[in-house]
Amino acid sequence: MKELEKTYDASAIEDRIYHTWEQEGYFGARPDPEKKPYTIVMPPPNITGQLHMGHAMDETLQDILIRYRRMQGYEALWVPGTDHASIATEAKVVEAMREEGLTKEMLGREGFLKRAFDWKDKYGNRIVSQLKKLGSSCDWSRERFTMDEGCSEAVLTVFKKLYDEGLIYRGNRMVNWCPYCNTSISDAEVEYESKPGKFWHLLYPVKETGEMLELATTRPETMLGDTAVAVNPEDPRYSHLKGCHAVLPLLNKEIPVVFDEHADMEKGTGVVKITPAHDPNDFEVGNRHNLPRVRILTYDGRMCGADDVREAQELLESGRAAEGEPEVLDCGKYAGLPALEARKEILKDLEAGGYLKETEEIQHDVGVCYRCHHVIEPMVSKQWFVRMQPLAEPAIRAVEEDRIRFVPERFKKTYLNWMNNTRDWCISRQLWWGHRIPAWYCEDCGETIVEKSAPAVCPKCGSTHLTQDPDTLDTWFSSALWPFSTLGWPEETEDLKYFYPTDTLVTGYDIIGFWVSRMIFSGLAYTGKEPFHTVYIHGLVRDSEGRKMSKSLGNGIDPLEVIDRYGADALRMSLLVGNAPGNDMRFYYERVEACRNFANKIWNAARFIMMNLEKADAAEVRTEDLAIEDRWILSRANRLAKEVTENLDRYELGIALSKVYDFAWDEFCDWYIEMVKPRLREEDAVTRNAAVFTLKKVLVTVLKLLHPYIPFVTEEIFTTLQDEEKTIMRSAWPVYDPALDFPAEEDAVEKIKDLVREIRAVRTGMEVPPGRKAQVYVVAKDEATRKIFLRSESFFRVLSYASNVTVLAEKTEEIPESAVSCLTAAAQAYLPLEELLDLEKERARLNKEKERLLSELKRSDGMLNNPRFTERAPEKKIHEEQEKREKYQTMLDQVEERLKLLS
RNA sequence: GGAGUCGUAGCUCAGCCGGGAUGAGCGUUCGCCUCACACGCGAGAGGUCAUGGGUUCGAUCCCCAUCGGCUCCACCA
Repeated sequence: MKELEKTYDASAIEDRIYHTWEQEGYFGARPDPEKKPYTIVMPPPNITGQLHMGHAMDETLQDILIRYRRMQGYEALWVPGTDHASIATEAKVVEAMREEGLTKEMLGREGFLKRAFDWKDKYGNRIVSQLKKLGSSCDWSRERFTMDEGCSEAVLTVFKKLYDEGLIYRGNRMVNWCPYCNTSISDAEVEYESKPGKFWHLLYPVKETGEMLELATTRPETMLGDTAVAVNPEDPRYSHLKGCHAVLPLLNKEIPVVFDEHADMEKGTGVVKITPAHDPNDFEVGNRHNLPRVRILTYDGRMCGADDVREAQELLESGRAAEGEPEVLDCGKYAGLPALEARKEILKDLEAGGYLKETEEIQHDVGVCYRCHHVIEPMVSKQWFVRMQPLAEPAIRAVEEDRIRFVPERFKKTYLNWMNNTRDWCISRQLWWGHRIPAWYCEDCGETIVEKSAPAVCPKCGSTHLTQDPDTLDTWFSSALWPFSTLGWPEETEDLKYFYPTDTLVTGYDIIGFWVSRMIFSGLAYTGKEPFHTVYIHGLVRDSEGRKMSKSLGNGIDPLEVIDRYGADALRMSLLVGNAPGNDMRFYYERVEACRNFANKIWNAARFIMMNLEKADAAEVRTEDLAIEDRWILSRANRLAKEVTENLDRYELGIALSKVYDFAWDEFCDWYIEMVKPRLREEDAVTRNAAVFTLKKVLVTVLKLLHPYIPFVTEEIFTTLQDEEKTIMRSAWPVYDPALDFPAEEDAVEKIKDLVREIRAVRTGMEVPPGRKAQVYVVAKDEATRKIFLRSESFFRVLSYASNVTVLAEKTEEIPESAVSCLTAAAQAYLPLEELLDLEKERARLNKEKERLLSELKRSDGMLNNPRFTERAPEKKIHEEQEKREKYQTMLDQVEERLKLLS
C-alpha cells in the first residue's frame, strides 16, 4: 500500500494519470450492441483560439456528463475536434504574412492555403493539448477537423443536395461588406461602435414645384447612387408631391419621389434619400418600388469609374450575371477616390452649388468589422443563399414538440425567437480559407454547374472553359453538419448507426442562433433525425467585476495558469459550484482555493482511512455487526447516491455536486470519522472490522460520485486504495441498494448529533476550556432513546468532551442542582461544572431559548388554529405542522421546568 | 422597438416550479496546532428575500406595475 503525502499536490499527479488513461485506451468508444450508446460531440474550438475560461466550463460540463454515463455502463463517446474558423484564421494568417511583407495575392491561392494549413497544424495542436490538461476524456482517436476529408465530403454533399432541391440559390443581395478584408460578413460579424460623426442636411430641388426638399444623411457620397427620395404616405407635408420628381444635384438626374413606410415622419424632415445599392433599408424600398440599383463603390471601397462600368458590361454580356445585378455608375471626377475622400469633394461641390444646408455634429453607432474594425459598407453583391423557410419549419416543430429539449427551458424561447425571424442565410464568403463553393461557370454559355467535383465539360454547350466560383462557405455551414459529419455521414457507417443521433449538446447561450439552430435544421433535413435530444446551455464566465473576459480589456484569466497553481480538479469544480444552469458566473480565485481545499479534504480523509486499513480485515462484514453510526452513514451514502443520480439525470450538475460536497465534508469527515475513531483503537476485532469496512465503502462511494467532477484526485486515491480495480473511470456508478436503507438509525444519530451540538454550544457559551472534560448525565424519558445513547456511548463521550456518560430515565438526585443544562427535544444533558456555572448567564440563555420557542409556537398555532388552513391545506402539511408544534411544546416544558429550578 | 434575465448575509451566488430563510463558499468574531487535514476543528454574529399592488388559508417563489443592473435580436436615413 502506497502512502499518501500529507497535502494533496495536483501538479504531481495529473499529467501522469492523464497519460495512463490515454495509454490504456479508457477514453475510447466502439459500437457495442450489448450496451446503450451515449454521445456528445464537442463544440469545436477555433484552431486560432487559446483555451479560455469559457472553453474550460464548456469542456468540464461535457466531461462530467460523459464520465457519469461511462460509469453507468453506457458506451460513452465524446467526439473531439476543431473548427477552421474561416475569417478569424484567414485574418491571422494574413496578418502574419504581412509581417513578412507578403500578401495573399503574392502567394496565390495554393501558396496561401499551404500556409494556412501549417498554421492549423501548429495551433490546432495547441488547443488539443490544453484540453487534455483539463482532464477531458474524449476519444482522441476520433479527433476531427471541419476541413478534413470527411467533413468536406459532407459539406459538398449538402451543398449539391440543397442546390438540386432549389434551396440554395445565387442572388444579388445587400450584404455587409468589409472593404479591408474584402469579403462580405454576416450580420453577426458586424459590431457597432459609437463614434462622433456628422449629419449633412442636403437640399434636393423638386422638378415640378421648384421647392427644395431637405433631407439628412451621414454618407453624402452615396447620393450619386440615389434613385429616389422617399416620404411617408401618411405625411401631410408632402402629400402634394405625388408623381413628382427630385433633381439629383451634381448629376442633374431626375429621380422619383416615392411614398413608403420606411420614411419616418418623426425623424428629421421626414424625407429620405434612397440608395438601393448601398443601404439595406433602401434596398428594400427599392424592391418595393421597382427602383434601379446604382452601384457607385468598388468592392475595395473606391468610387467606380469607366473601367468598372466596362467590367460590369462584360459580365452582363457573358450571361453570368445573376438576376438583379446593379448598374454601375462612372463617378467621373470622383472615380477612383476612396469613399471618404470622395465625400469631401462631393460636399465641397454640393456646398458650391448651394445644396448643402447645414452640418450637424452627432454621435452615432457605426457598423464595423469584428476582425479589423474597419467601417462596413453595405453593398449589393452577388452571393449564395440558403432558402431558410422550408428548412426552419421542421426545426421549429422539433423544439415546439419537445423532441429537442433545452436545459434550462427558457432558452427554448431564445431559439424559437431566432428561428421564427430567420431570413435567408448568406453562405458565401470572399475568403480563401474554407470550403470552396462547388460551383463552376461556363465561360462560353454562362451555365452554372454545381457538382461535388470539377466537371470536365459544360453539360450544356460542351465547352471546357469552366471556372470555379472563387468564394468559400461560411464557417457555420460546416459546423452545422458537425453532429453527423464527424460520425461518417454521408456514408452509412456503423458509427453513424450506433452513435447517431447524439444525446446532449453542451454550449453557451451566445451561439444558439448561429450554431444550435443550424445543426437542428441540418440534422432534420439531411439525416431525417434530430441531431440530439437535449441542449444543455451554460452561461459565460466573467471576471470578478462581472465583465466579459476579453483580450481588449486584458482581464482574461488563463485556465492553464489556474491549473498550474491549484490543479485541474479545483478549476473544474470551481466552474460549477454555486451556479445554476444558464447563468453567467464570475471567476474568483477564492472559489478555486475553496475547491482545492475540498480536494485536499478528501485526500486527507482517504489518507486517514488508509492508515487504518491494516488494522482490520474490511473485506466483508455481516450486517448485524454494523454499529448504529455505521448504519447511519451507509444509509445516508446510499440515499445520496440515489439523489445525485436523479440530479444528474435532470442535468442539475451543480446541485448534485453540492450534495456530495456537504455529505463528504460535513457528515462523513466531521461526524462519521470522528465518531468511529475510538473504535479503531478497540481490542474487539468485530467492531474494528465494521468500522473500517464502512469507512472504506463510504469513501469509495464518495469517490465515485465525485469522479466526474474531480477526476484526478479521485483516481489517485481510488487506485491507491483498491487492489482489484485498475481505474475509477470505468468502475461502476453507485446505485441505490434497499438493503442499506436504515431510517431508524438515521433518526437515532440525528438525536445524538442534536445533543452533541447543544453540549458544545453550551460549553463554548460558558467558556469551558476545550481540554476540560466533564461528567455528562443524559436524561431521556423514552426508553428507546436511552438505548440509543447507551449504544453510542463510545463516540458520544468523545464528541461531547465527556469524562464519563451516565444515561438516566429521570433527572435524579444524582445530578447536582448546579449542573449546566443542555436541552433538546429527544434528550437533555446535565454537566456538573459548579465552578463555572454562572446562574445569570444560564437563566439568560434559557430565557432566550424560551422566547424563541414561544414565537415558534405562536406561528405554529396561528396556522393550526386557522380553519381555512386545516380545511384546505394538504393532509401532509398539516401533519408536519402538528409534529413541529409538539416538539416545540416538549422543549418549552423542559426550559420552563429548568427555569423554575433556577429561580 | 422586440425578447430574455437578474435584484436573497459585507462579497459572490444557491434555494428542489406556493408551506417555518438552522442556505453555501469567501470574509468576519471567539476559542483551539484534539494522534487525516491550519488547504484544518469547534462555537457564533450577520438577511424588512429591490419597491408597490394582486391571486391564495399561506408568497422569496405565481400575476401585474415601478425602480435599478445585465444580455440577445432588430434598428441606428
